[in-house]
Amino acid sequence: MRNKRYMPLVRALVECARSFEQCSSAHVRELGLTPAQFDIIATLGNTAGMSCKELGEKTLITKGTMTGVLDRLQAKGLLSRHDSPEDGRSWITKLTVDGQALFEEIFPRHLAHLDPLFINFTDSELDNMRQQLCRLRSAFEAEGNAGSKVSV
Amino acid sequence: MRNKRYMPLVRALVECARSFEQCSSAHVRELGLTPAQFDIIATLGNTAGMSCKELGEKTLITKGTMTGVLDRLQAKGLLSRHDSPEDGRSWITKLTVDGQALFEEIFPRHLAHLDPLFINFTDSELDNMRQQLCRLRSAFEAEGNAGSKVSV
DNA sequence: AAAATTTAGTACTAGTAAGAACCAAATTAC
DNA sequence: GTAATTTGGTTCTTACTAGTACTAAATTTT
Repeated sequence: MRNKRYMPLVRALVECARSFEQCSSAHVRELGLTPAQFDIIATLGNTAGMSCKELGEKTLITKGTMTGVLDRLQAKGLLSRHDSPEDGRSWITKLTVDGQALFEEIFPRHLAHLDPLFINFTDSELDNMRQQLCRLRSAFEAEGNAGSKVSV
Repeated sequence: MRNKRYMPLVRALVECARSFEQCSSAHVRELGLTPAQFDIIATLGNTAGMSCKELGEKTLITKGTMTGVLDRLQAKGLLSRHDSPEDGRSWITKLTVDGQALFEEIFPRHLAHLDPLFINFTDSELDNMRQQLCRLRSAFEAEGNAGSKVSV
């Protein structure tokens, strides 16, 4: 495993992402939410609500998990579900007054917690990294979805 | 969230790592193991065995989870636990003959599955990315562990 | 318009993640 | 050398992930 030329990068990638999620989610838990729950609150904050499907696309939480996460948020009184006027299978999920209030309280605090992580990076450094990560990801997606279609 | 200068990078990082893990773990599951189980098998392969603690450090699986993962591998007959001669609290965990055979069968196949993901990247490109990710990770670790100690 | 297919969301399974409490062996303190 | 603390591993709880199967509404087909 370690003798492959790409393994050091893979390890750095996975550890870096994990380290960020650790940083972020430890703080989120202090605020009383799980990472997935925070993700939903942050996505629904300042919106008129949206469907499960839309939530799933924006948060990367799969639909099987979504039901449970929404259930728990609803049980906490932070979120409500309403019939969709357009689609009888679908719900409009939105924050309650309490949910919106919680969003307004903890969201800025969370950003304030993340800000200092990046103070030593310039905008262009961040953007360079982003571009490279996107290129890498494209390679993963191309191979993941197709058999051996490498050069899209 | 999206208006912060670092959010596009964070999103790219998390999605890239997730995309890789998706690629890797989908294939691992086809081979009949979960990602965590494969991680253990890959770590123990071609070794004389090691303690839970050591396994935890190499695989990033926490000790609470470790017990269950090892239990399931043991139940499959792939792994055995032996008293440690030096430490009465500790076990030496090692692959059985079956476990080692499985390792030798699926490990190269898994690498063969990963190889094509990286064919469009040169060694120096991979190394550049690795360095940047390490720098980023250092920033996360510094902040995660200390209060606001940024320039370690 | 009825039949076939797709799609949104839920239910259920096995396994993993993170954290707290716990036990016993090992180390350190005194 | 006994007491206090640390450490390796297990257990337990809550929540999340991935995948499959399922229900019912929507869309497409014909």
